[in-house]
Amino acid sequence: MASSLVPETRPLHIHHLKAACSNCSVLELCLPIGLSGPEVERLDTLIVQRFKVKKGTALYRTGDPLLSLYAVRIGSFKTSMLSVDGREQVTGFHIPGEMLGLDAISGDEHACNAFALEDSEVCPIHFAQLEKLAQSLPSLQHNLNRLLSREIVRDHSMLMLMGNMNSDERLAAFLLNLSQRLSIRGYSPRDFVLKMRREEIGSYLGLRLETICRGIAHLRDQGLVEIAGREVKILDMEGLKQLVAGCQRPQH
Amino acid sequence: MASSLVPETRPLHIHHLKAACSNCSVLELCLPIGLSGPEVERLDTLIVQRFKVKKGTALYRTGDPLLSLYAVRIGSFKTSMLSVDGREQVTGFHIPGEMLGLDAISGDEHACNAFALEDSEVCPIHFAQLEKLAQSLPSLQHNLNRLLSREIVRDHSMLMLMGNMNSDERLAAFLLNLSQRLSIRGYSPRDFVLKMRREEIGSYLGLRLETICRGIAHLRDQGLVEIAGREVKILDMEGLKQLVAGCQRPQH
DNA sequence: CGCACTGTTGATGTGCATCAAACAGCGTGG
DNA sequence: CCACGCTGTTTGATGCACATCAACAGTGCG
Repeated sequence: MASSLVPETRPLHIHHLKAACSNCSVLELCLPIGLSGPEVERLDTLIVQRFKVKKGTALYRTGDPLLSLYAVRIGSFKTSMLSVDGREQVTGFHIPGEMLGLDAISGDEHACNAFALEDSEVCPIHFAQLEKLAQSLPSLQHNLNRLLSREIVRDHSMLMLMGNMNSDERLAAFLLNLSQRLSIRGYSPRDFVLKMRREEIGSYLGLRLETICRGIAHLRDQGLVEIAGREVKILDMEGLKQLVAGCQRPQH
Repeated sequence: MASSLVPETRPLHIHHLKAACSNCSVLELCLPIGLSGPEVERLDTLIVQRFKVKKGTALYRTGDPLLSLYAVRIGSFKTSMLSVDGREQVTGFHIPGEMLGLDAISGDEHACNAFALEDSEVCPIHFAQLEKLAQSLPSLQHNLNRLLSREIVRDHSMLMLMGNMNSDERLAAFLLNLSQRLSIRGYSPRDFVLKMRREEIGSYLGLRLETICRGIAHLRDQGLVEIAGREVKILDMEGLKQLVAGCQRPQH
């Protein structure tokens, strides 16, 4: 996922960075989908200052007031909730083009923590101004509605995974999902790097880190993947898909 | 939840039913929260015809095109997803004042099934028209955003439950959650009726029906509840809360 | 009244958690 | 340079919570 996620055809020159959707490399994956040129320019005005988040630091924490939503531009994040007695539940991993902070809208404060898994960069989108702008840009409003709804669908799939899949199936589903999302971004669906620890994958999938390790060993024994540390190589995409085929929702 | 959910002070005369938010008994719990009188009247125009759904029948099914969102007016529903090999995952239970169909917005078609758990009644809200109206009613748009976001927060809490709680804690959390939602609607948080089967509770909580039965027995043995069939009486609300206190998110 | 559905309880099995130990990678400092 | 500690990963041994299988009781509907 690392720096390899920045398309090489569009090298990053820090001094050229402008906080603008119109020159963003994840333009077609983010809020502006389907907006016209002039419309995107109006959206641009909301983004005061794109900024960096160092690996391991929080973009926001539970209880922080909702100022902005954040589009991941470079890098990756995990979102997590902490229980009273200190257990962490990872609720999602986010790669470039994906939005962070949607769960803060309901209560005007963030309902989870967001940590950078590597040195990353986000576009803050001032929420009050976004709502205002959306009034005059129906397709922007529609995009926001869809974004929120997509998160709900995604969460329901996770509930299905937690309720019905065994550990190997969960791991396979996790790898396939990540592979697909990377693929959309234009990167190899077969070779990628996990930016999170085994423990974080485990929390996300409702398993212990040891179980993740054993799951990896099982998939390797079946010749489906090759995983060394955090380097993933998918050898048999179809085999992986078959493993989870039965326990997933029918493909519309 | 049954018929006891209809306030006795407001008896239901079928021939007086008008499809109107302004005379709806769940007005303050639904989309119109915080809208002014004239604004609610404009929302009213979207609701063509309130209608009934018989127990056990589907309000909509996976793949149905998104025409309307539905506000539950009377009765209760379960939403569920079906896997390829036929396993059901219940993703939610919905009582009056709660909205159905939010997961359909992302793909213009419903992503789950919604079944009536008892004879029920819903207000269909034509979605395309709702989006249109929301353009000129900022507070309506804001309500919709919050509604969507609240569903995301709720789902994240469920993921935490699935990832971190044991069977008794899950059951206690389920009962407390239902109790609170009934309480908001003005009904006793201590005495209510489960409209769903043990198997459906189990699916929702990621457990088997037998485990639900045993969990009920455990809670009863501890003197926390009295459950006979589907009749629930909560004897020790604080005790129940302590049971789940440690494994939940800190209360903002 | 009878039959299908739903709920309860017991006996047994198993998948994953837990506990434990060893190893690899990596930065720090002697 | 290597020794050292720290973090993360892997693998093995054991235990337990929940699933599974099974038998039966209660409920309600045609």
